[in-house]
Amino acid sequence: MRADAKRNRDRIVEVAREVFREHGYDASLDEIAKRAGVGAGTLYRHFPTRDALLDAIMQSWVDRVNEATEKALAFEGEDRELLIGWFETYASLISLHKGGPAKITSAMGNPDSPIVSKCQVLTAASQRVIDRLEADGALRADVDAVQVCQLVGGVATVADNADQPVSAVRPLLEVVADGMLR
Amino acid sequence: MRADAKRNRDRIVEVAREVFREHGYDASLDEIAKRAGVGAGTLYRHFPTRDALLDAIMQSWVDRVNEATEKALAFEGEDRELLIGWFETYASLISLHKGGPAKITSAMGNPDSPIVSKCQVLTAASQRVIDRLEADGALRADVDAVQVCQLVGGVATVADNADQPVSAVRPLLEVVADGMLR
DNA sequence: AACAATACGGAGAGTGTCTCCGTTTAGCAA
DNA sequence: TTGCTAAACGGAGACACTCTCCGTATTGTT
Repeated sequence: MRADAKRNRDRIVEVAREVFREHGYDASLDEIAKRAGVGAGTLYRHFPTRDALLDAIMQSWVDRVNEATEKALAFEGEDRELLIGWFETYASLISLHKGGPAKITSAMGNPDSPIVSKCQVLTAASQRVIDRLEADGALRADVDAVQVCQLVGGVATVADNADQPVSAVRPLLEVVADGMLR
Repeated sequence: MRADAKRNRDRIVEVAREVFREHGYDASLDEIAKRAGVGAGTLYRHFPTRDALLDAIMQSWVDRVNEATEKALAFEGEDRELLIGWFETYASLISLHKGGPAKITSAMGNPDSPIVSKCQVLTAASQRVIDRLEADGALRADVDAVQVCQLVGGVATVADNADQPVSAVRPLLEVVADGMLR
């Protein structure tokens, strides 16, 4: 990749992260191009779809997911606390911007989604938490990580839609946790 | 209201119901106007916002909700079955069109929403189901009808986003039910 | 039949998406 | 350095959608 191309690409991602957080996932792409000081053509050449741009933005986010997972696994205390804590963390992680939870959760089941690799990072993280609880014999029955992600994603979507912080839906997360625990 | 006005209004609602089901909640309003054989101005005079149009469409839907509620309350059998059955019914009812579950669920918490009266119909229905279970002493703790609606709405959103029927998310509804039951 | 009052409809302004293609630039080879 | 070519740029413009404004048409009343 030519040096100028890389420069522009990086700049677009940086600006897009900002604009998405500011105006939500529906922000104008031309606006992003303008703010990044490039033509619309340049933006669309690098990122043919809105999702491709989102995928690029989420690249750095992967590290944060893994970090949060380690922290959750290191938790010492009640299983219920661990699970609910992880749910809150998860919900926060997918609340990148307005519309983020819905976006990510809907991509979760769809193998054709352009952000599928990011979803896998999330399911893998949840799987590790579930495995730990399973080892403790704390879970009710076979629990599927993807489904748990979708469920918690659904709750996060509720909070996002209502312009509320994740903490506002803690009671819902508790219900989900109680439904999973023995 | 003048006769021609009523005629046009009715026709718009009828066409909109069809188009929303066909193309989802984001369907073009100009397209609806065209199909209804009226000018864009006429559509916007009757329904200043997309939500106002949705509200009109949902008018007849209220009857179906009440009908379904009676049926659920008349159910004789396990409490768990009753609850899960109601969840499935609920999820189906809000899956009016692509984007419906998210739309309705996000309106649920927001008192300024133009479809708030329709949401109240839904929460009232859920409240009746919850009251019945509470009377049986089947519920775990104080359960808020609005929160339950949001939670089930979140699950329905998952199915909707993944282009799946409500039946595909039954396991998630079971988790939610188990989280609520004693 | 005449006349308000009411409603109609579509042109057009504003905004966003996405493509096409003439122009510019980076990077390499002589 | 210079010259060359492949790669990349950028913005004009076609297309789509939303929503308003206002001249025109229809209704129903007197």
